[in-house]
Amino acid sequence: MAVSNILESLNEAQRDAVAGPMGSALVLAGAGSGKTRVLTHRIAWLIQTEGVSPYSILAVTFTNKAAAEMRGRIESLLAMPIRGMWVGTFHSIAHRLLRMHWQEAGLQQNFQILDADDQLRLVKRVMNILNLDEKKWPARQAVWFINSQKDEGLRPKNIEDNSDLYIKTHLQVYRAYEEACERGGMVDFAELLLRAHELWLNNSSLLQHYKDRFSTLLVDEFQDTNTIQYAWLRVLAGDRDNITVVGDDDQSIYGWRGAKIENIQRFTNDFPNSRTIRLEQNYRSTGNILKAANGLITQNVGRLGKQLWTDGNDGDLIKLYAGYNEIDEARYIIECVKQWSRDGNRFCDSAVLYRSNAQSRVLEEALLRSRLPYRIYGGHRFFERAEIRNALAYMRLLEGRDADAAFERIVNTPTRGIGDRTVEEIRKLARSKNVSMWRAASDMARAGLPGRTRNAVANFLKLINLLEEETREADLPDLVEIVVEQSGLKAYYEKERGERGQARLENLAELVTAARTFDPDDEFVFDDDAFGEQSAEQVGGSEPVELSLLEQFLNHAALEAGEGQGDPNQDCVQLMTMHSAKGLEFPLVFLAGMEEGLFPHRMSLEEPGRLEEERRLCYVGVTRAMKQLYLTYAETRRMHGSDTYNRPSRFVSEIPVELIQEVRSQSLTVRPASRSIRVSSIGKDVEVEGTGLRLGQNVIHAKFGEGVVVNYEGEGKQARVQVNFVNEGSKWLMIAYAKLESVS
DNA sequence: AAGATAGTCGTTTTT
DNA sequence: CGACTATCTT
Repeated sequence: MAVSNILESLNEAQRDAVAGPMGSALVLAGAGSGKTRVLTHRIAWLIQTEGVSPYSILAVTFTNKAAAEMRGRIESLLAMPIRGMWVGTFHSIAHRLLRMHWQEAGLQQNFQILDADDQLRLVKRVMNILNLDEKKWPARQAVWFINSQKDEGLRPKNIEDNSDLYIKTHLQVYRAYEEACERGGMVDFAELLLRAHELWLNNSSLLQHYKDRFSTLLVDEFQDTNTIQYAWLRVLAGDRDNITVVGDDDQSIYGWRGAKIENIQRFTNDFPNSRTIRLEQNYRSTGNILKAANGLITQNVGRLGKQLWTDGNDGDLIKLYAGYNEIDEARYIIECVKQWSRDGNRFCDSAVLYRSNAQSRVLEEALLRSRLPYRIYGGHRFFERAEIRNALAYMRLLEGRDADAAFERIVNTPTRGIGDRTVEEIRKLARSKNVSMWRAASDMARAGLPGRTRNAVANFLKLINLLEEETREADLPDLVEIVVEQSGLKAYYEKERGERGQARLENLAELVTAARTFDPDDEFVFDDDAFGEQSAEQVGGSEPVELSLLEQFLNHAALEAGEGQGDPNQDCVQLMTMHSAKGLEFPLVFLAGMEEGLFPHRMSLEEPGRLEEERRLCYVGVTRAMKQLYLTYAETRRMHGSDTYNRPSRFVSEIPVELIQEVRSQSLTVRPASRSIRVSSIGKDVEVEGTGLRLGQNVIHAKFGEGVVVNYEGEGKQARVQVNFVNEGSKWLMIAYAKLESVS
């Protein structure tokens, strides 16, 4: 392909980013401004024009999908496969480094990756051993603590326990958990990154090798990097000053997972010679949608500052619909989708986005009733489903009997008479003799158990051995099939009545297909050549590791949750959270549940920083829309079993009012007289029924002092108001008890 | 040990 | 309301 073709069809800013000189660059790419385009074209440009060897390029993304897409697009740009380039997620790259240099990293040769679920289980077990009351110390919180520390690059020894009980306790768990991981050769997601970072810090020759090799670094979605990811990049980049990062501070929505927008600022400090390029021309949305997005996001302070624009049409106004309740809201959305379809459009070009997964149910029921095809993204992805994880656990045990996590998972799944008591016994014996549970169980099957359970345990051991026997000659898909059949999982789920069991069986069948289509060569999108491997090994001196196909498949399952399962090509309405919609676009978009308390979520109201993140999330949602955008909310919403009355989201009123058109239902449905709220009145003068309080009312509380009523929910005795106190921040108070005094 | 019933609690989740 | 756990019953 000719040089000019790489730059053709790019605008000036994009061209500047793509064809700029070597050296570091920060590309601030607004939504829909051609971020991925710039990244892929830049790489193609470097290879073709600057003579950069693909072998010296490292490109990092956050999702496997993005990595695969990037490679594909570069290859089609250059019209040839590119060998030697590393393209992958932070996690998969770290994983690969650790596999290659397991010794230097201080890992066991066949270390296993713990996914979120494995990790939680392990932490629970550890906390149990530490005799911590599960009520007082929820395991989820401990997991969160551990991961946050790791995201910050902190080991237990780096953390001061400053006699705070919360930290002290969690630190204790962290230590014990780390020890358990060490013993069992297990590595969680955060650990992959942390280890990879330490690997380089503790190994200057190894680091030097990779610094020599990867002279050109590129990072996608840079605003989502956390501390350890940035530190890792920073070390690799060294002072060579040739790293290009692409991101959008306005789309940073993973702060709660440790992502640091500040990394953008830090980047410009650490690489003072870097160029900053802004991509502000949007090719996705209509003018009105962009104006709405801009209006919204300018409410945030401390932005790096971008204004999206388009040379296209203004398009339609943004529609705002007030549903009587969430069912009416869903009904209205479906009506619009039907009309959309009647107008000759495809279902898959429409998407309903919401803040939290719980909202999908009502929508799903409504879609089901009206027989519209739909697909819900999110919730549990393929490899995270219980039935899949069970099947995988059998395979893991076939691969190595010492996999305790797998052993525990399936020793009594399906139920075979080995209860909690027995498992506890096995665990105790294993710990005291410092052997795996498999070994302990083998010993106990010989002696030391009541007849019935001894039989059960012996049968389980026999089953696994038999499975190995029968799968020895089988290829991967056959192996999976045999496991699913003979383990009893199939029969077990056949007995489960209802659609659920049916779905599980289908998933297990799908697992066989996944095994059939699994290609280990796709596994690392890195596509290295032999020379690269060899020289890397020479530096470190690790033994080359040959993983069996099954092991590779199991790693694949841990690292790739199964994004592309199902048929994405089917023509159906797309349902997902706004988080999972990031990076996607749809001609027709609904943002459902635009209500205070839901969106912005009430948990995010207390801190201004978190509220801003909610606003960015809304910005992401709005900018998904290409042609038409609907905002909907429900005046009454049944949540957790009781009715709530939320006022429309502040985000609605932050969109310039002239861009919004209030719509009514197209069909005449009987609905109770609604206290319809005009756009102009949103946020003002809404009375909290039967209390004499208004939203916006100033109040005084005996203990918390002065404040403003900002929200309410429930009714009668249950009614609660949210008050933003001048000194105490925001609190929810029961009206019945709070004794609020109104002031004017 | 397994199945049934009674509490509990309630964001987002790239890997 | 409904998913997930803890506790009770057979």
